[in-house]
Amino acid sequence: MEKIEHERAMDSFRSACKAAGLKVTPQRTIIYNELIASTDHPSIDNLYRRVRKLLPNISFDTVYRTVLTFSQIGIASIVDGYGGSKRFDPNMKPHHHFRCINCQSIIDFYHDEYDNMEIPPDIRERFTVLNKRVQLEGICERCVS
Amino acid sequence: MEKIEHERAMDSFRSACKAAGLKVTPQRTIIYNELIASTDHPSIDNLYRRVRKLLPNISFDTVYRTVLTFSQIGIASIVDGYGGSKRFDPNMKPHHHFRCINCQSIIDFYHDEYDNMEIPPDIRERFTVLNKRVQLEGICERCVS
DNA sequence: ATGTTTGCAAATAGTTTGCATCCAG
DNA sequence: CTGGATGCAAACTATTTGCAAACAT
Repeated sequence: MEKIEHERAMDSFRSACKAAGLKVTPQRTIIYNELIASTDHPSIDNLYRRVRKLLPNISFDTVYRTVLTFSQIGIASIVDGYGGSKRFDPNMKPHHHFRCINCQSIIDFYHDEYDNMEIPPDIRERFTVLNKRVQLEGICERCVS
Repeated sequence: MEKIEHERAMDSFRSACKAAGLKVTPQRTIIYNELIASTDHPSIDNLYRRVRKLLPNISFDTVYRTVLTFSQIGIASIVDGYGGSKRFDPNMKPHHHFRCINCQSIIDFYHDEYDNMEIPPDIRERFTVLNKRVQLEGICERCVS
C-alpha cells in the first residue's frame, strides 16, 4: 500500500469512528494501522503480537473487542469463523450461500450463471482450484423487520 | 429430499466410506443420515442433539470427529469456521478469496467479471444483499509439492 | 465532568488429544 | 482376530463477560 493511500485509509478510519460515535483512541488507531498493513487476513492473536510491539501494555481483549468493533462499523470484515462453531453442509452439488449477518442462518441456493463462472487465468495458473462458491451476505427475510 | 434420493445418498455414503477405508458403523450411518436430513447447515452441537434421540449413548466427540471425517473424505463440507479462530480483512473494496485447504492461507484477488455478477432475482426479492464474494478453495502454490 | 474504553480476571464455549474398550470387516 | 472406531476424560484454544480504573471528548 502506498503512503498516500495509507494516510487516506487512516483518515477514513477516523471519520468512521466519529460517525459511529466511537472515540479515536491510540489503541484503536494502532490496531487499525496494523490491520491495514497486514495483507494476510490475520487472526486476532496474530494482530495482538504485532500491536504489542508498538503498545506493549495493550491487553489481548482490547485487540479482540476492537477488531470486532471494526467489523461492526464496517471498516473491516470477518472472513472466516463468523460464528463460534463450525457448521456443516452435506450438499456437495455446486451451490451457493446466502448468510444472514443478523441471525447467522445460511441459505443454499442454485444458480447456473454462478456455477459457470470461469476461474481467472492468473489464479488458475498459480493454484489448484477444487471448489468455487459465491457467498452473499445480507439480511434475511425474517430479520428485516 | 425425496425418499429415493435419500436412499441413493445413503448408498453413496457407504461407498465413500469403503473407498476411504472407513468402517460403516451405526454411529456414522446415523450421523450422516441426520446430516442430510438437515437443511440448515447444523453445528456439531446441533447435530449431536438430534443424533442422541436415536443413539442416546453416543458421545459428543464421536459426532465431532465423525463430521470432520466426513469433510475429509469429501461427503460433507465445512461452510463456516474453517480454522479455530476468526480472521479479519481490512480490505472493504470488492474482492474475492482463494483459500488453501492445506495451509489455510487466504489470498485476495480482484476480478471484474466476478464483481459484476448479477444477484439472482429470487434472492434479491427475498433478501437484502449487502455483500457479494466469490470464494475459491484449493491448494496454493506452496502446498502443491 | 462523564460516559466510553481499557486492562485484568474469570467464566463460558468450542476444539483437540490420549487411552482403554469395543466392534465391523 | 485385529486395526480402526468409540466413549470418556482432560487439556487446550477461542470467545465472552463483569467490573474498576483510566482516558477522550
